[in-house]
Amino acid sequence: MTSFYAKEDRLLVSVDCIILGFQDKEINVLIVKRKFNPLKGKRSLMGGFVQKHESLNEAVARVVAGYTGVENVYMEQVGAYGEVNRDPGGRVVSVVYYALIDMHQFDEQLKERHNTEWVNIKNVGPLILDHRQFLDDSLRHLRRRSATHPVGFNLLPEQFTLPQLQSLYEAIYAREMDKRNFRKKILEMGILEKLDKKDKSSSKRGAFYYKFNKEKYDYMVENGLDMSFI
Amino acid sequence: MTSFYAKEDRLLVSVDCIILGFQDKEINVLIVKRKFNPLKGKRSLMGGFVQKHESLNEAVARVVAGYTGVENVYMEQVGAYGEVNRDPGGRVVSVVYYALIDMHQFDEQLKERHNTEWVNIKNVGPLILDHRQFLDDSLRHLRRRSATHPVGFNLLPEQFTLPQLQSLYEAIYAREMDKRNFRKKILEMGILEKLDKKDKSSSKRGAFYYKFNKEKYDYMVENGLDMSFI
DNA sequence: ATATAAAAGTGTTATATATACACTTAAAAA
DNA sequence: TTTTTAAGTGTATATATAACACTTTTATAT
Repeated sequence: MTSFYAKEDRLLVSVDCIILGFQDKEINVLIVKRKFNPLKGKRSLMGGFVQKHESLNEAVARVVAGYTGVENVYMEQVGAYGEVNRDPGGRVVSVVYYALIDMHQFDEQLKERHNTEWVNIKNVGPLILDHRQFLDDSLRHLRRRSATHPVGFNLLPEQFTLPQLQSLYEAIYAREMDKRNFRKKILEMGILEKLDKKDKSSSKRGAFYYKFNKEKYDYMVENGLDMSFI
Repeated sequence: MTSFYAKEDRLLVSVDCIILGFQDKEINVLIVKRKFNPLKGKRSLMGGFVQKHESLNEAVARVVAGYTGVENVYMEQVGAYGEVNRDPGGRVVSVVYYALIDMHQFDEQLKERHNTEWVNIKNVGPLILDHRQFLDDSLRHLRRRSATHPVGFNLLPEQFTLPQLQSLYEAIYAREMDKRNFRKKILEMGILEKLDKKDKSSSKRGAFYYKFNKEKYDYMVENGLDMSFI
């Protein structure tokens, strides 16, 4: 069964995960201080080697769950990076993914166990190897993706307000947006469901909660998507 | 040096290449009848295993040059595919690329040697494994990419006419375009250089040759790109 | 020489989309 | 009851995209 390609080289394959969360109008990335050599103690993205019996997606899910406690995470593949000497520890082909999580679901206990911290993406210090490249490419990918797909919702709790949603998009695109135009556009798409409840944590008046209507979105996609977020 | 990750699983890593060419208003993909088992004789994309001493890009360049004779090919990575049982021959993670070549530079002799043929992308029959998926994903990627970057030029000879260029974009997007709007937009961008020569092969009147001005394009990119092709 | 055929080339108008912009409302706190 | 603060709302303008038909060139046929 595995004998056909017996003579070919075999390589280490890793998945590196850019785990992103949104809080206080800022997008944060989870950074870990590496616990093994080479580069032990240095700041790194979450990674792991792909095992024989698991797919790339399964490897990512395993890594993300291990560091955050979040299962069934939303992930996107950014690309494969395969320079010969990209990792001094060996010939490793890395497949990069970003994962979007609702930070409320993050298991805080895992923070100390794994020596991780959330860092504002505007303020990430140096990272090992080509991890800075991975991060930059991921954010670029996220921006492109967010323009046509409702991926941002994965960074929010199930119920959220329009001001929250707007500040999320402002964080993704790193620019301020006009409130009226934003609301007009996002509501016209018809994929948000207004709830009767208000969030009063950020203003006296309170802002109505909304939730994302995935059925409507899927319906639109099936019948010839042409959605443009922001 | 390679001892740090000694205990980790090692996998086969392949590159699969969607080699695309443009001729007679149609986009064609190079298909090969596989010369080895498993699935010997079946229709396949061009692929090869990544060797220890070569990067992913180098592997692609090797494979593409081997099948087409074209060096320094334009390539884009589409993604990594890593389902456990995607290849019955073994656990293979495949990294997919598409390559755009000027079909005039294709070495016809290699066609017989490798048992390859050019097939209109509208008319590709069944392919082995997940290669059909690779092709579909590549074409989707090409369409997205073409909308903002002048990648199409890699499918044309150095000198080409506007009718040729238009039929290329029509083939990429699989829809007809308005001649006047097309010419207006593409010329307004200022990255084409008109030559004094005409191509008389497709009309009595003849169409002026143009060439792509990479310097102008690079200049625009550096000073804040915002290019929208078609 | 003249007519014919066939693709190349050319501008303007209408429509749709994106952007700019300022006041009113709700409700808690003083 | 006044004040404060963020939430919520509509219109006008500018820009981009889409629709549309005739003239020109020149090889070939008559």
